[in-house]
Amino acid sequence: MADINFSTTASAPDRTAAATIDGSGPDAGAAAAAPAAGEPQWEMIELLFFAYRDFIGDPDAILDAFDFGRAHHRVLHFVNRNPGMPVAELLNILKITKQSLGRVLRELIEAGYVEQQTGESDRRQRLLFATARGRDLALRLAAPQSTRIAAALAALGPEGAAAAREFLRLMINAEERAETARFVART
Amino acid sequence: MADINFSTTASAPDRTAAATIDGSGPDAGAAAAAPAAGEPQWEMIELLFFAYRDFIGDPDAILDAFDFGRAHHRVLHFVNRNPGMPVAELLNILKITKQSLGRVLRELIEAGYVEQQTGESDRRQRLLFATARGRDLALRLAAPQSTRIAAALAALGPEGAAAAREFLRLMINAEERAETARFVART
DNA sequence: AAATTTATGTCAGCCATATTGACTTATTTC
DNA sequence: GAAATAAGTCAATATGGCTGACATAAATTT
Repeated sequence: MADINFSTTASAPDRTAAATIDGSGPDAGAAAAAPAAGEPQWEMIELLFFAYRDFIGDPDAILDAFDFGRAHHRVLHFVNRNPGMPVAELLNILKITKQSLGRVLRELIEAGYVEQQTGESDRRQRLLFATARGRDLALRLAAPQSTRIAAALAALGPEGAAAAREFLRLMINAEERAETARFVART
Repeated sequence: MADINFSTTASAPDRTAAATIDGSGPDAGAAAAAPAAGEPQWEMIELLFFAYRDFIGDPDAILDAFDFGRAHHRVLHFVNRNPGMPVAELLNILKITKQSLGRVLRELIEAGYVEQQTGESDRRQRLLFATARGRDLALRLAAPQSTRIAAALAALGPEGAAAAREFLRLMINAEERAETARFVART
């Protein structure tokens, strides 16, 4: 799941702050008074948590039927969207170690969803490709998520949809927006 | 949850082939032509993945310093936001088993971040409360996420911010929108 | 009052995902 | 030729989650 986790840095001694949690709170707005600057964005934090929880829940039943888990989904997704991606790049996107990738990738290859090809310019590389079967599964996993997203965007209208997309883009670490955009805006 | 997941079990979809990224940049904002009805929403799927990945990455360093993990964060968050919540309700929100909750909750209680009180009307219940220390930590974990969100919303303006919030609300399973709204709009 | 159900907790074992560290094999680069 | 890089593997460990089986106390039903 997803966490509402947050994180920053530090360690820190204690704070004493206290604040509002119990009932009275800062905002109190019902539907949503916008939090004042510096106030915790409880509403958005929880909406992100619940939205993501349901979003990622969509493909689970499908994965179960294939004896795959979310890790397989992630790998298949990015390999499918980036044909010929070398292993190192996949590790970089997923931000996991190659040991972690190992089992999952092996299973996907053994089951015929992903293929490897030795790189032409650099024969040390093992370039990854989704097979026809892999593309199929990737599409199938994306289908319920796409339906969910399309319904939400349609309800918002074109301007609202653009705002939602921009919001997500701005939530990505600034340093990585350019790089992730390469993947994202590919269609 | 996250899938393009994050969390444990499920994952995300993928992109399909295509290659090359055009390089066009980062911002591009709107960018990608909206997918036709029924087409995979690759762009939004990936934006959600990256946005959530960075969003939940924020608190990890803080948690490390306390020897807590994301599971502790989730529990502390919801207990803090819902003082007096019985265990069963927490399980329902997190959608995990009581066995899974067990260790995490025990550690939070032993370390003095969460307290239990026997319910008055139903003495079988153990109502959960964040201690002053727990409220502190919850705020501290929320801080970097709130900063991230506030910056994105500020860049969008009031209308865009409202659209972003509505988008997330619409992404939640329809049957659960009402229930989650109780938590969310609480401040 | 007895029987049953509910709320919570706990023991035990297992699985999936991910980590760190050490090392190997090709292959490319210096 | 030496060093660096891309990939893969072995081993041990951590985390978070799960199922099943029980136990206890308190509320509800009968």
